Amino acid sequence: MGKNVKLKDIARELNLSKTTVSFVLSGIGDEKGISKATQAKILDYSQAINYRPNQLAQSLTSGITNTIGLIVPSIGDAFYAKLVKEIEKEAEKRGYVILISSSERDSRREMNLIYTMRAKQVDGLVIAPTDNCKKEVEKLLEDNFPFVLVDRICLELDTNYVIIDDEESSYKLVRNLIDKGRRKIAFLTTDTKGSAILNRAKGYHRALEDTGTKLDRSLVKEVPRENYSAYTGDILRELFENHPDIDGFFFAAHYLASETMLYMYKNGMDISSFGLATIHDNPVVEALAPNMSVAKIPLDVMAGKAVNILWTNMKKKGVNEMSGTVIPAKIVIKD
Amino acid sequence: MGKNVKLKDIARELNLSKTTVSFVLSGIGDEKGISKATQAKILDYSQAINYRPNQLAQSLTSGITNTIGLIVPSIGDAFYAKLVKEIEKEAEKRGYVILISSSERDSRREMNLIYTMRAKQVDGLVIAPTDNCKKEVEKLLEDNFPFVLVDRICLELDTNYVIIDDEESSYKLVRNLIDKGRRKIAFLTTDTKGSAILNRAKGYHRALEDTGTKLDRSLVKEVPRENYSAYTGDILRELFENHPDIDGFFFAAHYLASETMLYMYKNGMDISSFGLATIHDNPVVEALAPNMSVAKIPLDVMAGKAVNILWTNMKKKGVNEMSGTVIPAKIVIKD
DNA sequence: CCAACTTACTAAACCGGTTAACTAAATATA
DNA sequence: TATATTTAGTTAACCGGTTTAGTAAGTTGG
Repeated sequence: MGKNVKLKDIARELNLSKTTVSFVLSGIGDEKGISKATQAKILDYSQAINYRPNQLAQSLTSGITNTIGLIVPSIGDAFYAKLVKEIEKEAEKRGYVILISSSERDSRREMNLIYTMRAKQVDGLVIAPTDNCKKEVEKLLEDNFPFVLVDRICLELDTNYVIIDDEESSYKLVRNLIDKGRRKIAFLTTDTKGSAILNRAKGYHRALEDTGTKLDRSLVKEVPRENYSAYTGDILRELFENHPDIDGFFFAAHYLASETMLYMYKNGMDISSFGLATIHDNPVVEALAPNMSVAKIPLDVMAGKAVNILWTNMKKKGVNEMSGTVIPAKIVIKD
Repeated sequence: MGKNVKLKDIARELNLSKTTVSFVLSGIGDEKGISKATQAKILDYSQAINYRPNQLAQSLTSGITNTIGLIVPSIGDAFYAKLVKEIEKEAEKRGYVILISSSERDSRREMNLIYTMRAKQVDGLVIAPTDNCKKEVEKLLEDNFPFVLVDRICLELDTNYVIIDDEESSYKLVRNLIDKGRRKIAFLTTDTKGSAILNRAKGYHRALEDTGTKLDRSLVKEVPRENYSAYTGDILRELFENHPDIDGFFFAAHYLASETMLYMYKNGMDISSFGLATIHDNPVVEALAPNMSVAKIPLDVMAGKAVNILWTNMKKKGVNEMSGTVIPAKIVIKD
């Protein structure tokens, strides 16, 4: 790589001072009273040698890196990949670039990532937090560092966040199944204890209560989040054995829905005979279960709001007023 | 945010010089002859006030940011999301963090991204290049900047790269279909002209030639990459109308395979009656077409090799010997 | 008892930019 | 003609670390 040209080199070459060159290249040449002739000379030469300012040096003085840190549970997951894409898009609009990492749902890792990113002086953080996020997020609050949580929140803490109305959406979906005459609705959820999952369970419970349907705990199954694919088969088999008359399913997550659809498809079951509903879907669900009602998480809206909140927080360096935003999921009822 | 503690603050507080503090915190206290007592004092105090060195400043002097730039066509795409995940994993092993951006298959954007990332002083770049990558990649070569291409290469340029054996894999897949007695094998590809796509077409052609099968141009369909989903239906309809006796398909990309499977499934066609093969698959293909042969792209291997090549390139700052690696896709034949 | 050597640090330059404060020369004003 | 103002720059400090070269005080050897 070698000889990257610096401001000093340009200055020496043109018999000018670093200051003059810096003024011109920063676009404040007129303002600083640099003659048109000199400006042209500087611009031409910089162009010719393909000068590229070192942003590290610039950031060191300005205190701004134009970089946002983004931490998600797993970038390999199609859902988070879409979220990342939208956040990248929004960030780019405002001139930010994204430093990304996966927490792998491990709060220790999450803490380290936050540390690393802050060391790299990111201007702000967007985090889809782990279940045990309290400690590291608390530190961000203490330091009054700009950040916003997305998709899930950190219980007990007053932070910026953008999430969907998990409980309400779940309520509506389950309520709809019951209203359509379904009586034995199984609930597949995960063993994680994040805010989103907990609220989805609440929605399920409330819909049962409101309709006077008795909660049958044996219809509620917690699939281990790690390696869920390996467990779903056995869990479903057991479920169908104990309850051959199940007539509906509510899924707390898209991957549980698709796993179940695959199971039914492979076992020759009639998917269309069930009342089905899920929080967010995926291509497999769309393909196999046109009759699945869905609460679609509007990732573009979520990303837009999140980056916006973060942006205002980064601008006013003063006190942070926390802004919690709950956006409605897009409910699509199918029959 | 406010009062980030600096080296100077620690030095003042402990009545020591910046130098001493820096030595100790860099772990070279012994080497530099700083007394144990002083070292302990510095370490304790830094810990207590939660000192966090500013990596911008460190990088400015060292010339190293421990950051890798990663540019993919689209991070929202499940395939690239997986690739990103693997690259992140490999990078992390070596202490690197990832700056990510999507080129959106636009070489202008790609050029700007490369510029931005170099301005931010990334130590190296991993790029899944656009079809028109020549200009920007040439500049990287000129500047002897460390980078490696993945998934696709830049035609006519001698660079580092890691790709799969597109032609050979395609050949094997198509050859297998023919050997199993398929005679009218349609080829669905895209209108893009990247290296991967071109080589997959070559494989298809060569398999036909070697088996004395006549190439029927009307069996080859280029689906527009942008908004492919909107076009596939019409293209397939036309294909089946003109060739009711099609008995096989070879897909140049997983999304073409899944779109076609969805079409067949929705139209009640018997998927199992066709001979099917694709380069890489996805969950929908797996679900609907257990009889589809696949050349799986080993993203973990690809990422591992790529980061490794990049890493050695970043270490030896000298001349770059370009290392092109072609890894075999994992061929899975199904019936 | 003085030179030589250790020990335990420090001053200042540097990385590559930005910026506040200053100046020399040219022109305008009184 | 002497002074004020404008024009077109420059000097040097700074951002927050690292690093080279150096030094003061204490210890050892002859």
